[in-house]
Amino acid sequence: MRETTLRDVAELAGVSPRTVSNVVNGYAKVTDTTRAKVEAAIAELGYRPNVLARNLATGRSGQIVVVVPYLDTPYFAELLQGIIPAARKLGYNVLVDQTDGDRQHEGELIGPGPRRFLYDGMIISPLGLAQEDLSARDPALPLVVLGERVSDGTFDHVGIDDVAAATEAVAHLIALGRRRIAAIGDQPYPTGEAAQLRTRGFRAAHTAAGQPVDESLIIGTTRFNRIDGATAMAALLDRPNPPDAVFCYSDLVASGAIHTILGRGLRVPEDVAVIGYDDIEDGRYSQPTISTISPDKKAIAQLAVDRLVLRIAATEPIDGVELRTPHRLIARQSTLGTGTRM
Amino acid sequence: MRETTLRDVAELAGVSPRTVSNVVNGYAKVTDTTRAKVEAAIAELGYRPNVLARNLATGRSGQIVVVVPYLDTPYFAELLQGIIPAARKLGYNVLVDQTDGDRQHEGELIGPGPRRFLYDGMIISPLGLAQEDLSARDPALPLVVLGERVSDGTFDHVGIDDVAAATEAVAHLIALGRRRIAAIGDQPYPTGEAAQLRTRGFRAAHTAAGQPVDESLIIGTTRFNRIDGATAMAALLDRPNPPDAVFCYSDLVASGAIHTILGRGLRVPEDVAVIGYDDIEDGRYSQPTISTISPDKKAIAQLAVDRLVLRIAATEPIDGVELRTPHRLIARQSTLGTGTRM
DNA sequence: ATAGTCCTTTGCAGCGCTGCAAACGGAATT
DNA sequence: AATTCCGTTTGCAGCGCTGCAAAGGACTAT
Repeated sequence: MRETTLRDVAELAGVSPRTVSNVVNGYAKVTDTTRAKVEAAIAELGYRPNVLARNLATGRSGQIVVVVPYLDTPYFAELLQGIIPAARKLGYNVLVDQTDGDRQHEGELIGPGPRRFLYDGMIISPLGLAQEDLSARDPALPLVVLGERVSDGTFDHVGIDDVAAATEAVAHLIALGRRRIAAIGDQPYPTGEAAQLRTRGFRAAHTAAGQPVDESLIIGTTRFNRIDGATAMAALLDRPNPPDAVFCYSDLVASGAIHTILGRGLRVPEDVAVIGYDDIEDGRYSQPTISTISPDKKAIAQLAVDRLVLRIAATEPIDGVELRTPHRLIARQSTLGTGTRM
Repeated sequence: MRETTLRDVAELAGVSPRTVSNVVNGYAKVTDTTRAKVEAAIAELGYRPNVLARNLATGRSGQIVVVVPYLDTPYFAELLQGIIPAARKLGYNVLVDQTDGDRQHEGELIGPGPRRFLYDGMIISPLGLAQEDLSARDPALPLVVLGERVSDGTFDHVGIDDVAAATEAVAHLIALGRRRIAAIGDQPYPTGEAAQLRTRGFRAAHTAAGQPVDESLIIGTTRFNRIDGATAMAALLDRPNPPDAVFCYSDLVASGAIHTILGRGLRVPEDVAVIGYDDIEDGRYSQPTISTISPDKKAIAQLAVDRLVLRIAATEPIDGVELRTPHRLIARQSTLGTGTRM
């Protein structure tokens, strides 16, 4: 049995296919009587528009793609959780892609290619991609970039003020009286811009407090996973003069660091205070709960989608803008200690 | 500037559009010389096939949709991480949908509707959906169901043997000498089949060990999140005769339960041993690390995709099958204690 | 040299919808 | 009663590709 088409409905309703299309899309002016007739026919035949045909006719897919490095990273999962409904509400479906942070893979996605027809726009959280890759992309692709990557003027960028946030986090540690503060997660190379901004905040907080920065306490990691935090922390604790606080560039890193600290029989925060970044759900339930910088993920998701849809709808190029979303410091047990001891 | 089409390439190469199509798709027999000419033309013009047009012509979208209740639940995120590359490898793109476990939302997705044209098949992990909803779905939709939901013969089901796995988990607690064992996560209503299977395993393990089952220790929760575990555990500990072990129906529940236990100044596993389910990454880094039932997620993902693609390609109905994937018990600190004390 | 065979290439039609602009019909105006 | 006007409805063409079956060409066999 063939799927019913616009033409079938038109025939039954005694109008032209074009009118049925108008009714289906809510287009133009259609008299109530005509609309009623058409709707009755649609209901009777159980008609549903063929999106594939519509896509071809309009040249748009009604889909956007969200590209993240890792899907099982809670931060991205939580972000996606916000993006999908926001897009759906505006009539877009969401394709999801993960790149494993691979530069080539990311490059293929933003470049030209057959898949390009499948989405009208892209929200990407690049990891391996350098600035020039972004600029060399398919210029017709509406693009919104998440995370720290300054716009070159042809796409939008949505994110929190990383320097300010990092500064707050470290200032919090200093305010608690910590003096040997380590940073875990620096990435002193071109694609590590996000990390570098946090490092800048780390320095700024020291400067603001009149404290010297011990450069040897800035530890680089290639990723922001638990294992990275665990490993880096182990190295720090092996030193003759270990830190009394750590600023971790993600909550996962913080989680890994805490794991190592506790595993050595030391206490958090008494021996080493730990603060993370991202405010993932884990941090609210781990033992101890993790102090963190909490970006407003819902706001990021909504803003990114709104902005992307705006770009898609635009008939001529829009200048790229930097969009800042709010964040706040949330102090929990990993810096304050348990409530009972406070 | 117009996008180059098959026709443009054909013209430049001096062949028919159909031949270009054959080259692009690797169809039929094409002589090496022809192929070379066409490929040269493709390269020169930077041609990329228009997937939208292909979709309309073939009536297939080349997309599958994966429907999960929650994306920020680590288990689903990890699963998706396996599904996407597996599908990609077979030439399918993955749409992602989350339903918040809402029955109506899930029902809309598997029913008829315009979006239906957007995917050739669906992998769904239903939560709110009852058996009859699944049976009442669009019969033309190739479907693979994850989690515990016995197939009605028109779709496939992929998952581990929940009863056996739950039995193992509880047997592990019993083997450690625990006698007052609680279960957190039962859902004694139609849509709670997965939970009920675990409860069945809980009972089976007691029976096998010749232990009585204290029904009052089986605690129901509406979801499998941390907060559910935390709340249920608090209620258990408030009792005059609290349990000395808990079998939690997810690692998140276990995490929440541990949070509560430690928050009361009790020890895990000395005072209360805890075992979870799912083997999410958190459990390997939390303090203490969480003993758990580890399903082979990669196997589930691969099997689900393979099976779905098979269904999509099939010209006539395939009988639904039950596909069991492996699982194993992983004992960690939450039942064994820290290595030093062992 | 001619017919037969087989493999490559082609032409046609159409997937189901929408953009565009013209046609239509009824109401308002003169 | 004839004309103008305006909002609704329509017809046409085509988005770019593929399925199908037939045409074409090269080669083999007789």
